[in-house]
Amino acid sequence: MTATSKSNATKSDTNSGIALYQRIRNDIEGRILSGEWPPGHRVPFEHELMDSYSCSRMTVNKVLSGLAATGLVERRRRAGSFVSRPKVHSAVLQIPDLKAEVENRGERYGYKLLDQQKRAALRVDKVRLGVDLRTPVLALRCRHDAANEPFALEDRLLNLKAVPDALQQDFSTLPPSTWLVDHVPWTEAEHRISACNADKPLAAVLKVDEGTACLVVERRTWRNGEPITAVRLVHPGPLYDLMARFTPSS
Amino acid sequence: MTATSKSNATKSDTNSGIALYQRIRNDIEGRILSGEWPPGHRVPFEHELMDSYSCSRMTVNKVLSGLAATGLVERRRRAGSFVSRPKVHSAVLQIPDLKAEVENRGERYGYKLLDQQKRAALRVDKVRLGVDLRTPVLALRCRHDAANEPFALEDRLLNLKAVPDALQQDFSTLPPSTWLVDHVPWTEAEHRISACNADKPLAAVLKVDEGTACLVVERRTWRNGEPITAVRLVHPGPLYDLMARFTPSS
DNA sequence: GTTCTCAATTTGTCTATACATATTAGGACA
DNA sequence: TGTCCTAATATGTATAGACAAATTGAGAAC
Repeated sequence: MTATSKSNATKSDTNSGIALYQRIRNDIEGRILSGEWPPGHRVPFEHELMDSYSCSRMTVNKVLSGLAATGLVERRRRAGSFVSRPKVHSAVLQIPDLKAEVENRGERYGYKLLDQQKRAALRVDKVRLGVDLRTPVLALRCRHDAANEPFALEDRLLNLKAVPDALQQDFSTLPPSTWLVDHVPWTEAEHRISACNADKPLAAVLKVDEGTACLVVERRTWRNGEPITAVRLVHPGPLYDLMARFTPSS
Repeated sequence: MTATSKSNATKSDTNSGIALYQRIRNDIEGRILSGEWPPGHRVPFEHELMDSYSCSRMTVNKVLSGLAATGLVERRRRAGSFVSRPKVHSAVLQIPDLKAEVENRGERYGYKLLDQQKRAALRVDKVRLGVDLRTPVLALRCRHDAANEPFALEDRLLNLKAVPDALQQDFSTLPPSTWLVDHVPWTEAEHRISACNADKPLAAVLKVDEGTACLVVERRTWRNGEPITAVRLVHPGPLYDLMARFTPSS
């Protein structure tokens, strides 16, 4: 029956420029995001979609698999596909290079290396970075400025065993984050975001009053389980906003 | 030649439990994430992968399309597929329901509605939520507790034009975020994360000293451009960590 | 030397089919 | 009534082939 009803349904059958796969996907996503198909609702079976769109199963399978990959639907054998009920609000957190971020705001970016120290890992480094004691590490402290005002204090620890090239770099002019983004791939990252009151030394570096609320972003990255770097960025609170934007259709 | 070399390559040919598609994907992802194939490197052509894995083009196409969808490679007709160079550190930010989050830490969750007010949108509501003046809105203030200690102050604005059902809900027992997650789909969200010093009233509600650094998470959600809700969550700084984890293989 | 055209190459999409696998509804049987 | 088995069903994975679309390289024409 499918064969007769679809006749010679080539690709350009009722083609309005976009791929059939995309049209089906847009239709289904639209119904889900509009609320027409609420969480828990059963999406039509593959064979039903085959009939409505007069196409083969592989095409609708690609659509549904794709929606399942992005988490918009859940699929269960024998049961069907169901609009998933989102358990968490998940969002894509964009953590750009600080230089790019500052310039994106249309402000002048400044950078100053405050301290650089190569050492064998101490106990605190072991805890922070997750490397063995005495592994060579590079500790960096630097300040990022926006419009000639302190914008962030960066406190970074680099695992030289994983990234020996870091020793050849001149971090007095090149921010370590910029170099890392371009040269060191990672497979896993963890972020912690919290708030703290500026103590006296921190307040001095950031040129704010003691006790000012600051936003703290800590990031650790690994490559296949091996620690790469741990960084702590402290921003004067009122100046800084982390922004995350999410569109599920991505 | 492919036909003879692959002989009867059924699905269970050298199958070690996982799908061939997954094995190919893991192999390629591994090479990219290990740095063996740096950004800009050309991934083998589909026909080359067909030969190495003795499989059909659809199978390797699914792998490469999937990698392109997650942004790990970029594909250009006639040219091939290339490892993309990541522009920003992006991470998946999990923003769970507070109740789930507290219970996930093994602490007792408590909730108290402090104030509820239905009103026609004022000018401040217009700015915060993006609705027209005099649109009906619901303003909620509530406190979330963890282990009998204040954990977050929630200050929420709901667009009743988009979510009229909210009026039927009893938010004195059901936290609005829990109800929204289950009943109201959204298509776009924006998050701002910052730090502030607790002023006197805030310090009183959260039972901390005046001036304590607090973490502020502001979220606005839309459905197809129509504002749904704007919420501001203030957490006593030392108590709260936002956690984001990222594995590109997702 | 420059421009134009055409053919080769690679990805994009789709079809029709096949068998595997998980799950469940319902019937056989105790 | 309760339990086990079986058959039906829907998804998961894979194949071989086909044509479309974009891009590029090389040769032809000027």
